[in-house]
Amino acid sequence: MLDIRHLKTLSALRDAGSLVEAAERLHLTQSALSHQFKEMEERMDMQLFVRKTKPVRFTSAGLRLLRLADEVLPLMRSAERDITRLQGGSAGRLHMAIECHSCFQWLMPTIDQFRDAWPEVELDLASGFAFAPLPALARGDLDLVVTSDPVEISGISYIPLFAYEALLAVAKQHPLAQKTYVMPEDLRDETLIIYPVEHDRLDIFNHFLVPADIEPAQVRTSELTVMMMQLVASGRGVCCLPNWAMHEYTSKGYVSARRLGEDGLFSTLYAAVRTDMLEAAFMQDFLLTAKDTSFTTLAGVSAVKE
Amino acid sequence: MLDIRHLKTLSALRDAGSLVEAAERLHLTQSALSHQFKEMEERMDMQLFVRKTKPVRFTSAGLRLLRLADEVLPLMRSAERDITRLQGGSAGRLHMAIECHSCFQWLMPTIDQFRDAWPEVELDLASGFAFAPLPALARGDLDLVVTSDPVEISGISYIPLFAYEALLAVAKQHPLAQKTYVMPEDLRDETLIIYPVEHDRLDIFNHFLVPADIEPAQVRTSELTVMMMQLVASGRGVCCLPNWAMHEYTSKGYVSARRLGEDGLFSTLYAAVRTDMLEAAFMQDFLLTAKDTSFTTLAGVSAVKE
DNA sequence: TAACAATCAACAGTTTTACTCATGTTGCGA
DNA sequence: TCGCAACATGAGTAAAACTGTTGATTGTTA
Repeated sequence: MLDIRHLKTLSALRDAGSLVEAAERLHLTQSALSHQFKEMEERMDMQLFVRKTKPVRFTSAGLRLLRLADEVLPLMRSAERDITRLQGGSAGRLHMAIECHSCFQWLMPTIDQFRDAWPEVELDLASGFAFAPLPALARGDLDLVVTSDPVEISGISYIPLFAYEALLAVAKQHPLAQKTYVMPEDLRDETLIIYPVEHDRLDIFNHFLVPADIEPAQVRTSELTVMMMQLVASGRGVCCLPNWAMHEYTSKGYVSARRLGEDGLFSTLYAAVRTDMLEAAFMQDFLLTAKDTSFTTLAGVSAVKE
Repeated sequence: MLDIRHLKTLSALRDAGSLVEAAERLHLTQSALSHQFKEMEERMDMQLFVRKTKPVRFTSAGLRLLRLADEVLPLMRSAERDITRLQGGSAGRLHMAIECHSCFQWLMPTIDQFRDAWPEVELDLASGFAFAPLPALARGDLDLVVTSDPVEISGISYIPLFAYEALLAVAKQHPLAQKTYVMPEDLRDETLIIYPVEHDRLDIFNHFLVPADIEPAQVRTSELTVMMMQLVASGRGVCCLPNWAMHEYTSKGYVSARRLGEDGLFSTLYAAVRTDMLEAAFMQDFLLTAKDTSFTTLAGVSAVKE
């Protein structure tokens, strides 16, 4: 019934004030517009504007459609712009979300560096995406998700960024600090401090405690890594962090880090991306930058400080 | 480049999951859709979706267009609904604004009555339209404006609602209460209390003080009529109100009302409406109701209570 | 009041678009 | 390897949308 073309001519007519001038702006003949409006008005059985006045005067119906045009046309334009961006590949959108709570500190240098190199790319880091970021990625609401457990979804590719070891932070005078590594049973009487997220999103539950069917005596949460470390240092509990997040505290002798299990608990961080965006130049560059800066930032972080 | 039709098919394709089923839903052949997408993808030189998967999988470009569709299609639908409403005339929109500050009390009964009779009509009273409501009416943002000075604008019709007399409220013991009528000079040493609006929107300035080139000694403002009346009663100033707004106070002997000039200062309240909406049944009814209830409400309000 | 310029409507003719139908191609499971 | 289902392709068609022209209307100027 209605068409973009109609909205465009209507909007042009308002700007121009007369059919002839509107036709010029649209690179059409006056006749074309006359027909177009005639057909439109016949179809909806309504006048859209009064022709006999100097600047044409719109009827209520015409005004309503103009309002529609004002809403719709900008949306169309911006979508078309995004598409041409996607064509060129030199610009685009990169809306990210991170599943892993302690990734900010590692991601920030990457983002800073990337922003300089690709100013045209619209960057965004959605921290509010605590809920299922992978479906959002598949749906197109997000463009990149940093996650440690890749779920097979068609159209989504996982690019490994780097491997890390999950370590247990304990107070220096804590009995566990005497051991070379910690076993699940050792946590049976401990207070475990975690980020306030579901347990099944944490490595220590998924790959350490749950397989051994052990639950810690108590679980408490904290938003901030610093706060966790304070609690650990004062003997109020233990907590599990990636080696690179803990390095800052162990190197100052603030807490001790211990391996989880005899062989350690290793995991890999992935960037999840829609497969067809992998080709985009800026995406390639972002992934390289990410791997690169992670290498640099984490260099010298030894697995366990004795 | 882009068309509503494209957005509709794209959206249908998402819902259906395959070209054949999408075609069924749209009452088209599979071939038609295939052509449509081929043409679209050629034009923007991009894949929009991957065909080989069970539910088709959209590329980033396809997802971007789907987002556009989700934004645009509801807008289109609601506009089309509004248009068909305008055709029928039995339903529609009636967004009002009042220029006259003391009209609420008079308009409310009208609105209540109208709402019962025309539940389908979307009623709104925009009190925030202190700024230029008449252009907003011409632009289509409003549908009816109550005003006392009709400005000639093409496409706008003014329907007189009722005439009223502007009176001056003075304290009962005020010297002016002794006079039968008040002249402009009498206000030279008075404090005039007005609503907080520009002076040129007030009858007493436009048609009384300014022609005589008189300014009151002081002007102070108040939002509320009751407050004004309190100030007047306690001899803190005088104020000008329409007879029907003042009646409540004079009939209780709270203040005295005096005529402005020997012949009185009369004015008419108009409803400003876009001319083409005058035909709409609900508009006709609203105007009749307005005149009617104003007649009823204001009946028995004599011009000046001696 | 006649001549004019500007705007719009209407007609005829042409190109473009958006389909359908018939047929060809491809991927996939038995 | 067959057959099936989903999609692609090509040819043909009816309607659409546009152009050019002509004539009517309106407002402007002499």
